[in-house]
Amino acid sequence: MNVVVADNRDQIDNGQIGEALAALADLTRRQLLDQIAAAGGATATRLAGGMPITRQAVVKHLSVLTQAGLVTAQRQGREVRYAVQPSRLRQVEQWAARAAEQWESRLDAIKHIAERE
Amino acid sequence: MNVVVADNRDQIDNGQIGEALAALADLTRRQLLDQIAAAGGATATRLAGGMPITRQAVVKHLSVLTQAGLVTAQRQGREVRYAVQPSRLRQVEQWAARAAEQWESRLDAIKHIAERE
DNA sequence: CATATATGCAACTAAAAGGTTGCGCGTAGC
DNA sequence: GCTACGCGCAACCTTTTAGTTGCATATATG
Repeated sequence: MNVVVADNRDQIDNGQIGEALAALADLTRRQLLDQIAAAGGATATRLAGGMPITRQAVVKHLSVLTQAGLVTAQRQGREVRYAVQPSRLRQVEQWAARAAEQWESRLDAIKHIAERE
Repeated sequence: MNVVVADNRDQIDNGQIGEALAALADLTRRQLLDQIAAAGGATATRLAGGMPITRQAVVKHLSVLTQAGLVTAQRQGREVRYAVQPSRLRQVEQWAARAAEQWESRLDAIKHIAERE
């Protein structure tokens, strides 16, 4: 049956999934994540330099991303460096995989019942 | 290097990913998807019966989900039956997987550079 | 020390999102 | 043919969200 046994540490609750999905739903935030990942970490001021929005707007986005667990913030002197957090994205991936499996097996079951007639 | 070769049909553009993620971000919509999947298809009126919101609100959610490609609508006489669309959810899963891989390999590269000092 | 740079906090605005009510219309079914 | 049921459309309300501006605070650095 090819079952993948997942670790309990990978479990994520409904509220956290909602936060992560909402954070990822915004195009600007996805672009920020790309930039941070590509640069291997960045500050709000730096990120704002490459976008058509103010630093304050970027800061708000970063706070949403931090709350969602998709980035971490670390203070270094007078600046705050943000880094991407792949584990949370992996949890989103697994949530989607599990849901898709459920949908598929349910549809398969329905189809088999229909064929039996 | 264990590369997974994906089919082009699985590709999804940035706009569609945004729509799908936004659709999935709402708790009520995730619950609706659960209900539809579990019942193997359902109508707006039926779904509204099991939730503390009006049929109209449910209809709006279903239209968002349809637009995002997560459900399909099919008219049967005077009622409209909605069914889940696992393929779109799989595309979300793969999008997350690809992004996570990028993030991880970038962080790995940074770490190796740091260790070389 | 003085200045420049990066962040933090608060108030405000405009648009989008989730939800409601009311009503008109097609389709089943007795 | 009449009635009931499910659906579609439109107007309206309220809260959230993305963004702005203005100012205060902390830390480098010449």
